[in-house]
Amino acid sequence: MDHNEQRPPSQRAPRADARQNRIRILAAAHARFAVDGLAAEMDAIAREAGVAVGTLYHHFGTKEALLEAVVVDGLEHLAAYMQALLAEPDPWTGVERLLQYMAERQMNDRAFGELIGAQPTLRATTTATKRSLGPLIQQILQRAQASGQLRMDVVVGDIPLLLAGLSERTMTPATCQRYLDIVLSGLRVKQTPPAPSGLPLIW
Amino acid sequence: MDHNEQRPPSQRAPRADARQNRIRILAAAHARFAVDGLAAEMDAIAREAGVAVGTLYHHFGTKEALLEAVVVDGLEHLAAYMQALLAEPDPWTGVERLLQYMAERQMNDRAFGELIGAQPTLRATTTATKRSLGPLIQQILQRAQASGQLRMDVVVGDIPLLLAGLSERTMTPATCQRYLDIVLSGLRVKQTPPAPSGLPLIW
DNA sequence: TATTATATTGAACCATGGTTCAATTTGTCA
DNA sequence: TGACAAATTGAACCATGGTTCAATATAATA
Repeated sequence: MDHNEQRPPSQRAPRADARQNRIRILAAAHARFAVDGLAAEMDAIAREAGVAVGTLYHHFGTKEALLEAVVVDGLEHLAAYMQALLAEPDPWTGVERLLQYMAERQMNDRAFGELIGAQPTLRATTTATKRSLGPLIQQILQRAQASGQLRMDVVVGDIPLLLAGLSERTMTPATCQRYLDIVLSGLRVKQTPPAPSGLPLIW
Repeated sequence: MDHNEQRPPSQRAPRADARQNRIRILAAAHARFAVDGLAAEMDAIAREAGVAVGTLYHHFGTKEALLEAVVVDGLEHLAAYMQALLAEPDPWTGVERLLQYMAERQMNDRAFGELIGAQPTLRATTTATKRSLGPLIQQILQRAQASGQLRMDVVVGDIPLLLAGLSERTMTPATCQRYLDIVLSGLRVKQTPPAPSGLPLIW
């Protein structure tokens, strides 16, 4: 509060051990959140990272912040995958793959599943995720709608809802498959307009 | 442990105030569980019932037992409604109404929604519910399958999963309707076999 | 190597919420 | 109306789990 403590936005390079620990913590947190969901305990994460709890709080100020760091960390992969889906020749395939991917992700990462469902909890994290992924999902959906394959009334927010059933439970691959099958079938526009072959489909 | 404490299965009639309180508690518990879900606090229930916490534990030994009492309490209505659905002329209507009813119930009663989803938690309550409702749901489904309207691969356990998205969130009636629409559409068998009119449909 | 800012430690703190139980009140019945 | 079992009370107990912080250790730099 005295001297000339004008911190130029970037301080000093973090210490080597600190950098290592940060990585270890993120890995451990990811693992524990995946298995235990949002209920994962800070002590457990610390133990798995080979570090004391205090260190978690030194790096990330709070449990929620740690969670957010983990989530944001994995966000790029997700975004990249969705970007790729936009390049799919068949728009409907994009929708299929999108749901399949989210489903798989939910099965492997409990916290992920719990996050995309809940609305008001953990404002920050949820917001960050939705901000980042929402527009991409929207494009995927719109493309499939424009091609007449996806119900016109579906909106981005429907996707997490429809996938909620896959969270927090153990289910056989068969059950999971059937679930996706049903939802996808429900999302798809029913009768492809009886198009007597020979005429252009849309106009 | 001494004297002749052979309790003939029925003891003595419960006291009048106790009977009143039991009712008040059940009502309060129902209300709080509906609003706060399984996280409803015993103190809050007691307060709402105009009673001390200890009384809750006198009547029901534990929070889980209280929850179960509340659930079992409402089970008859549910069972009765489902029974009625079996009398529906059109089997598919039975499925529609079943989902609609469960959905509505989930929207109005948070604990209900949380219960039908979770698998290993609260073994007793969950078991009781499923024991009682499972067979009925199964009949409704089988009837619709026999009539060729419902996907043949659907099993009882799929229904809670498919409805999970409606739990723990606030959603507009429109969204809820769309959700049900999608799921029901996904459950329904696609093309009614193109049956050139004049021939019997099934054989 | 001496110095110091940066990191780490983990026991202790605290809030939450289910549960207990000795003291007290109250319904019931002779 | 006594007398006693049944019922109620609510403060205290306890476990859980996130968070703090003074003491300590360590990497970086001169």
